[in-house]
Amino acid sequence: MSPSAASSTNGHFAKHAIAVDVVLFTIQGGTLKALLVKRQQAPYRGAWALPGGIVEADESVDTAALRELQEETNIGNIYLEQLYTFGDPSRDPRGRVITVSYYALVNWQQFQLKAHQRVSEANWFAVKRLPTLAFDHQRIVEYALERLRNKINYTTIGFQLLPREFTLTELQTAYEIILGQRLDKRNFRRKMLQLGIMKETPRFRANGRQRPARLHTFTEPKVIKLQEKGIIVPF
Amino acid sequence: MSPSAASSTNGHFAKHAIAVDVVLFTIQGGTLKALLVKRQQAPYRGAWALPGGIVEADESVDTAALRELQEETNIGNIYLEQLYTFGDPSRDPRGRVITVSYYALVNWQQFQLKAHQRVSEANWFAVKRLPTLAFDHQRIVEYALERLRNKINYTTIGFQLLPREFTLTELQTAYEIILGQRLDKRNFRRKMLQLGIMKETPRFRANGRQRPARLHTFTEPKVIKLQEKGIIVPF
DNA sequence: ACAAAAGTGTTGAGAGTACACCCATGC
DNA sequence: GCATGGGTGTACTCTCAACACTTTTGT
Repeated sequence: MSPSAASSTNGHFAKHAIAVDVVLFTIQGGTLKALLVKRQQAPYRGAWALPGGIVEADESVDTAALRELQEETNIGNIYLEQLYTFGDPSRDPRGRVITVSYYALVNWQQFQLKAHQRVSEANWFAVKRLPTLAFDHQRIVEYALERLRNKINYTTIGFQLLPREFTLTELQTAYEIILGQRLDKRNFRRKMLQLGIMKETPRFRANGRQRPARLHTFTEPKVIKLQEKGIIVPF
Repeated sequence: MSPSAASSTNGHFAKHAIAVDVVLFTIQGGTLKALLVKRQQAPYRGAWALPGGIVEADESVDTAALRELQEETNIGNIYLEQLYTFGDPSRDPRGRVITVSYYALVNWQQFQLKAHQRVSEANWFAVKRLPTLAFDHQRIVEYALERLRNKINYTTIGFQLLPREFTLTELQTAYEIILGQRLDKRNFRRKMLQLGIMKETPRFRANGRQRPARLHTFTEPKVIKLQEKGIIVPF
């Protein structure tokens, strides 16, 4: 049978709902966190779940994910990438809900929860210590984490977690948190600088009572794929 | 809004259809080919399209893809992987059809089109010279090709295109076809054998009027991820 | 002066890459 | 005996990985 052909021959436009679910990552206080919202309705009422919702009839799935993300946050221009589509008919007890999952990365400093969201209980949780999640959301988070860990090795998505100007130590710390391992400072810096994707600014950040660190900025217009082997060969 | 929550509060189980589309690759006659079927209904009646169809109410999306694949082929146990979900509301002129795309790999020798499929016009086309495709299927094929080219570098999916026993030249040729470039014979063989994922058989294949080639078999139970850098560093 | 993080080079090991000839068979 | 693809080893280059001390600031 050819794709999408059934609708003209029978009543196959069925009672499905298409949802999107977004795993929004950030780094705060030295740990990788994900945003969760507390469900107001059954099923799983009161349980924590990924932000998301139903795709409207006239919007694309990608747009729906973006919209859900902006309903939770104030910032636009967030890095958002489709992950995987979960289509097990029993994943939602109410009926057939197919969900297209996404993950997104934000920089903690420029992030603010919208006022109404604070009321409706949205919260950040350390990815390593998540509460029990509604539906199959645990699995979605695991999948997102795996993708993030892979992709940080051959793309520049890691920069999405940092402010516009950052120190090399902040960059390294972000990589260490995501990969879950320490990296050698000299090797890391050499490799990053060799890539030619960031430049020094004339500014420094005075962090405390130590030597101030040089601020750098990312020079690429957007996330790019590196032809290199990767920052590290993990796992 | 919490995920999938809308259905219990309003009539959001809307008139969507969920389809699956499968890019089935094989190697034949020194070129990479994809299976296409000729559409019997409008829209795009008579145009070539990817095999696929509507997801039934009680089956998972992955199962639907597998079912569509088995409707076209006789063999089970085909490598099948989800690609991407295309959810633009205007991608199907009849209405809202969201498609979850997959790609699959089969070995040409053990492949047979089912009898009824030959009647309904299914055909292999060289990926480099595809006809004009229905819907956004051109884009799906491009996406599948990109994924295949990436993934052959750090997994063992390439073996899915070969018979159970194969010569090293056949393996190399498969890699060359997919990557679109020649590889060094000695380096390729050394690298492949170092991986420790295949073993010699006592058998040889007498190909024509040359020295017969040693047959090898893949020893891993399924497709695995290699911790290595890849067979080649392309692009 | 001392505590704390910033910043900086070199060396050895291993992987990647380039490269050319003999071997076994069928005709 | 010759045409054809099968099969093999080495040298060079480059990247990766390991490793420790000096610098700059605030207190």
